[in-house]
Amino acid sequence: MKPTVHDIAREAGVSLSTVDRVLNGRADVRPKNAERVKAAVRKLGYVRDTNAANLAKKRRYNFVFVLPEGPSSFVDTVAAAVREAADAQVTDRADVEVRYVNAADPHAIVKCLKSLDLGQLDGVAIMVPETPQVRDAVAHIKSAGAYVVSLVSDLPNSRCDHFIGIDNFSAGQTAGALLGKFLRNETGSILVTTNSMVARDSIERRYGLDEILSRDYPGLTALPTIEFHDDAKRIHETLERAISEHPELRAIYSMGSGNTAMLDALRDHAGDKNLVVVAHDLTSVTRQALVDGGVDAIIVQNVGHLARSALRVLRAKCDDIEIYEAQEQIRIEIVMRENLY
Amino acid sequence: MKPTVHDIAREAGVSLSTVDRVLNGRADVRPKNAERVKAAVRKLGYVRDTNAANLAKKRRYNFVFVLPEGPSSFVDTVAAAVREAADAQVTDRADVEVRYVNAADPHAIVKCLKSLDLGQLDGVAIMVPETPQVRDAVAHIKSAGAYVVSLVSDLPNSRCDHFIGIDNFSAGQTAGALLGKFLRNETGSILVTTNSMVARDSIERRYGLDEILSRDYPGLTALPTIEFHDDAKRIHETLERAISEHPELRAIYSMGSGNTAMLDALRDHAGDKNLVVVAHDLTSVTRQALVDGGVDAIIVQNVGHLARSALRVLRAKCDDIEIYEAQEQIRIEIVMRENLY
DNA sequence: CCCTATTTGACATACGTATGTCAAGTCAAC
DNA sequence: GTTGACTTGACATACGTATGTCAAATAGGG
Repeated sequence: MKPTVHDIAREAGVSLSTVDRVLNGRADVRPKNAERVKAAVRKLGYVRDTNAANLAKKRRYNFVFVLPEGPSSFVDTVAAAVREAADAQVTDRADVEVRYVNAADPHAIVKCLKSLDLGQLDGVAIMVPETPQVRDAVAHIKSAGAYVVSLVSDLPNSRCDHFIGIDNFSAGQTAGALLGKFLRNETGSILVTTNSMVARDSIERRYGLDEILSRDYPGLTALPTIEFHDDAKRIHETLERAISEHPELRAIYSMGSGNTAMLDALRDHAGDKNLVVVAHDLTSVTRQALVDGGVDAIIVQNVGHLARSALRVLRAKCDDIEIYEAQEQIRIEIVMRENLY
Repeated sequence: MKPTVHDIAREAGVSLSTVDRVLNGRADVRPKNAERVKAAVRKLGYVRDTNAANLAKKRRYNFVFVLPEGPSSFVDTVAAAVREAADAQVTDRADVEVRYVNAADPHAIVKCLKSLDLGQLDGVAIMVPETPQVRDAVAHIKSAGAYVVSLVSDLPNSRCDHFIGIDNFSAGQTAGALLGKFLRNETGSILVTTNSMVARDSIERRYGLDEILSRDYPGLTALPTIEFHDDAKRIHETLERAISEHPELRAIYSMGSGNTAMLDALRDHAGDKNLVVVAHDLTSVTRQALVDGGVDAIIVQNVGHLARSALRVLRAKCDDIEIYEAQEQIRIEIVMRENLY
C-alpha cells in the first residue's frame, strides 16, 4: 500500500492539517514540525496522488498553442497533431486552444502573447522565431506564473521551461551523412534549398550539413543555400539554372518548408540526372514524393510526439513533477518509402 | 463543465443508483430506464472520469512482462526500459513484474504462463516465439479475464489483444532499401546473418529484404541466411570464408541478435573491403559500432516506446478505453551516428 | 506567571465515482 | 386485490487529497 497523508501525519506525530500546511506551504509551521513532516515523507516514500489531488482541487489545465499562420503543410500537420492530442487528453483535465499568428511579424506575435488571459493560463507552447520582443513576452508570461515551452524551433535566449523539438544541427548532420552514404564513391555538389534562412532551424541544419560533409565526405561540396520565400516561379528558375550550370550536381537537400514547389520544379528540370533528394518533414507532399521515388529520404520530427510531449511537459511543470526525459526526447527520424507510416 | 453521473441522473429522471447500475451493469434495470440513461449519456457526452473511478475502487493494475532469459543485449535494453517505464508509472496505480523464461523451451514458457496468479493479474506482455502450447496458454489467461499483448515478435495465431512492435517485413524492406541506396550504382552480393531463423522476426525481415532487392535493386544479390546459434567461433569461420569466397561481397545485413560476435569477426576479416553494414537494434555494442564507423546504419525499434506502449495499451484494455493508435504505432527507426540518441 | 500572537488539531465538506443496505415502489400473475 | 418477485431510490461510506473554520494548545515577551 502506498502511504497517504494520514500515514505521514501518524508517522510525524502531527495532525493532518499540519501535514497539509507543510506539503502545500499554506501557513507558518514551526520549523521543528515541518522537518518532522518532511522526514516522514522521506522515510515512507510518500508521493502525492496527483489524480486525487486534482479531483479535490477541481483542477483543469489551460494550455494555449501559438503556431505560425499561413500556408505551410508542416504547420498544418503540427496543428492537426495538437488537436488530436488535445482531444485524447480532454478526459485528462486539459483544455487546449490553438492560436495562429503571423510568425514573420514580431509585433503580431507579441500582441498575441499579450492577449493571453494570464489569470486562466497554465502554460503555452510557442512555435515562432525568437526576437527580443518575444523574449520579453515570454518573461512576462512566466512572471505571471504560467509555463512556456518552445516548439520545433528553440528560443535559447528566452527563459523557456523546455524545448520540444529536434536538435537541428544534428538533423543537418544526419542529412549530410545520408547524402554522403547515398553518394558513396561519387564526387560532386549538393544543392541546398530552404524557404528562408531567418528561421534558426534552417541555419542550424546548414551548419550541421557543412560540418559532416567537410569532415567525412570531402568529395562532396554543398552549394550556397538558395532561399525562395514562397515564390514558386523563383524556384523553377533557380533550379533550372543550377542544374544546367552545375553538371556535377549530384543531390538536393531541402532544409525547410516549400517542398511542394521544389519537388514540382525538380520533376520538370531534373531530366535524367538521377539526383539524390533528401528533404525535411512528413507532409502529404513529401509522403507522395517518397512513394513516387522523387525523394530518397525524409528527415522527420514526429508531430504526434511533438504535440503529446508538449502537453505532458506542460502538465509536469504545472504539477512540479519531474520530466521523464527519455520519453520526451524527440528523435530525428529517417523515413524512406519502406518505413513510411 | 464536464457532465457527471449526477447530471446523467437528473437528465434521465432516475436516481444515481440506477445510473450506476446501468453504467456498471450491476443489476437488472428495466429496459426503459436503461435506455433513458444511455440516451442521457449520449446527449450530454458523458465520459467517466477514470481517475476518480480508480480512486473509489482503489484500483491497482497488476501487469507481468515475460521476457526471454539468457544473454541478449537487446532483451536487456527492453528489460531496462520496462523497469524504467514501470517506475515512472508507479504513481499511476500500476504494479509491474518482469519474469524471464527460456524462450527456446515451449514447455518452460507454458509453465511460466501457467504459474501466473490469474486472480490478481490484469494483463501480460509476452515476448516469446509462438507455439501451439503458447497459444493455448494465452487463451487460458484471456479466459481468466486478463489481457495479453505480444511484444516485439507477434503471435498472429494467438488471440492477443494487441501486438506491440514493428512490422518486421517492412523492417527488412527498409534494410533492403538502405543497402540499395548506399550501394547506388554498384552490383554485388550481400551477406545476411542472424542468430536463428526460428524466431519469426528474422524470417519476416528476410522476406522483406528479398522483396525489395529483387524489385528495386536487381544488381544486388542476398546470399543465403547464415545462422550462428550463439557460437562465436562459427561466426568467425563463416565470415572469413564468405569474404574470401565472395569477392563481389558489398554489404552485410545482420538481421537479429548476435551483433557483438559478428562485428568482432568483421573487424578481423573485412580487411580493406569497405563493406556496408546494416544491423538491428540499438545496444551498447551497436551503438559503439556506429560511433566507430563499423556499422553504417541501425534499424531500431525504440525500447522505451515499446515498454510504455505496452503499459498504456494494457491499461486501456483494462479500462475498456479505446487505444490511441497514433501514439501506439511503433516506428521503424533508422539510426546513424549523427542521429544517435 | 500572565497575556497575546502564533501555531496546531479536530472536524466538516468537497471532488467524481463505486458500492452496499434497506425501505419503498412497481409490476405481473393469481 | 393480494402476493411475491423484481426494480428503484435514498442514504451512507469510502477512495486520497484540498481547504476552510474554530477552538485549543503552545511559545515568547514582558
